[in-house]
Amino acid sequence: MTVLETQGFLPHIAFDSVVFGFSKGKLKILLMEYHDTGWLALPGGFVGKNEDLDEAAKRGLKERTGLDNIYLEQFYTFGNMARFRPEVMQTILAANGFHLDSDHWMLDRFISVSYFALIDFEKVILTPDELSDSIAWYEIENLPNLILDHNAIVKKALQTLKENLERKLIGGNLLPERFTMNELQQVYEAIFGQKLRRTTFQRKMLGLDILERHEKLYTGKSHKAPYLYSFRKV
Amino acid sequence: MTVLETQGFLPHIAFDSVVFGFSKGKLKILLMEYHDTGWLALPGGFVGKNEDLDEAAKRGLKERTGLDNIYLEQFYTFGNMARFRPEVMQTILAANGFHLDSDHWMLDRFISVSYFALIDFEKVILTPDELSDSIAWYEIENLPNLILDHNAIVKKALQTLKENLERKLIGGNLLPERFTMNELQQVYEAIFGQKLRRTTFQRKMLGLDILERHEKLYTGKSHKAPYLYSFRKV
DNA sequence: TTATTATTGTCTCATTATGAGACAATAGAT
DNA sequence: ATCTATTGTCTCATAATGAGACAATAATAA
Repeated sequence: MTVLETQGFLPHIAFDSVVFGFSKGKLKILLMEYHDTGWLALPGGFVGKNEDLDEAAKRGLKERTGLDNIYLEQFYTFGNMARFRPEVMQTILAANGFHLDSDHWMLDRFISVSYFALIDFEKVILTPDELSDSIAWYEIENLPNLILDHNAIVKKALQTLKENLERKLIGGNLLPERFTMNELQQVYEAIFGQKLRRTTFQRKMLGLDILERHEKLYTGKSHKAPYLYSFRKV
Repeated sequence: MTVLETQGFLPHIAFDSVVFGFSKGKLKILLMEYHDTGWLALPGGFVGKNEDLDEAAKRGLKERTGLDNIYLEQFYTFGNMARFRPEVMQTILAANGFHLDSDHWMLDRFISVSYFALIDFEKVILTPDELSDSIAWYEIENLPNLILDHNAIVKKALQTLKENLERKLIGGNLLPERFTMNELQQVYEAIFGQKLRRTTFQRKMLGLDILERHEKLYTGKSHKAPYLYSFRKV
């Protein structure tokens, strides 16, 4: 049964997720590419008639990334009329061989409840949905054009992430369990979009008393080996 | 034409507003009391089929408070199954003489896109809606039980307000155009829920270079008269 | 083995921000 | 003229941050 045949979703309500990952010093997000059209969009979906809104977002992420227990935060609901462009969805569906009546629920107006997720880049197993050719990582600094208002959604997600980063100390969710101080600093720099002072950053992070120091990491480079750290549990 | 006869709203989508005002040193919000039931709820409404989500929230506020140009911020969308309790709305409507079929759109599941507003307490002209006996101010520190998850909505609104207060300097929206430093401090204290140091607060506010100093305010009290301030435009 | 290089962890010192209070100025009451 | 409560501005101690110095060290080159 395809999503189109299902009668089990709430009309007019969708969710979209801005999934952040960090790799090679760059902040990236996941984008789907729809069949034939080449159009890019945020991963998202619909809400089951008997499903919690948050559960729907978690389910969607699990389907695309294979991950459970993701750091996930709802940040805004987009509901302007300007985002109602039924021809966009119609084109995407037509490229998949579906030709719907114009009163079909999927061609109706939708509001998008939007979430952002922070995940460990290395752990993801990407899986496209039935309408997409691919799902892949794109650098946040150099995003292509996305369908509808998805560029604005990403912009707001990044803004929210910036504002929350220090207060909530969530940056570590983008790294593996153990990481070096330099890696953590790179995450902060990528999100804030600016260089930070090494010694000040180290002093502040250690002073927060949230990091646990482990063994050194010998990378084979000819210089002093950095310690590995993890975030203190509870 | 009552809201019940209207076919012009999106199903499943509502908005609710936490309207903050400040008076006599206390932070307060607006609550509606439904006919007969005595039940209390946040002011809210539905979204027109051709209406922007934000516009719907503004329209609702205009109807209840008479105010335009309100500081209004969307902060969260509540969409758990637990908030789907059709008997609540049915009881409210029954108390107003409406007896709807159980498949009526108003008895369906709703998600609530929630906003908070900051307004000048003195400027409001309160107007109940067609299902309510009254709309009135209630102290945030001593709220009664509200229907559904509205207590949780208020809690989240207050939390968001706290988190945004310093970064966005929005506290002045709760005061009239001109105010004393002491009044501004009381607003901050009411929102943070704790006393602040007078001299430090004054120094910080003046140091931000966002206040304009005007004439003194002579209240008739036997002590030095404070200056009036306003927020610098642009 | 020893010198070299790049990076790390920690220290110092200057600058800025904040906490806590002192104190003179002053509007009205006594 | 004196008193009281509050305001605006200072001062000084303490804490946080900016900016850099410097020794430690892991691998490489000599």
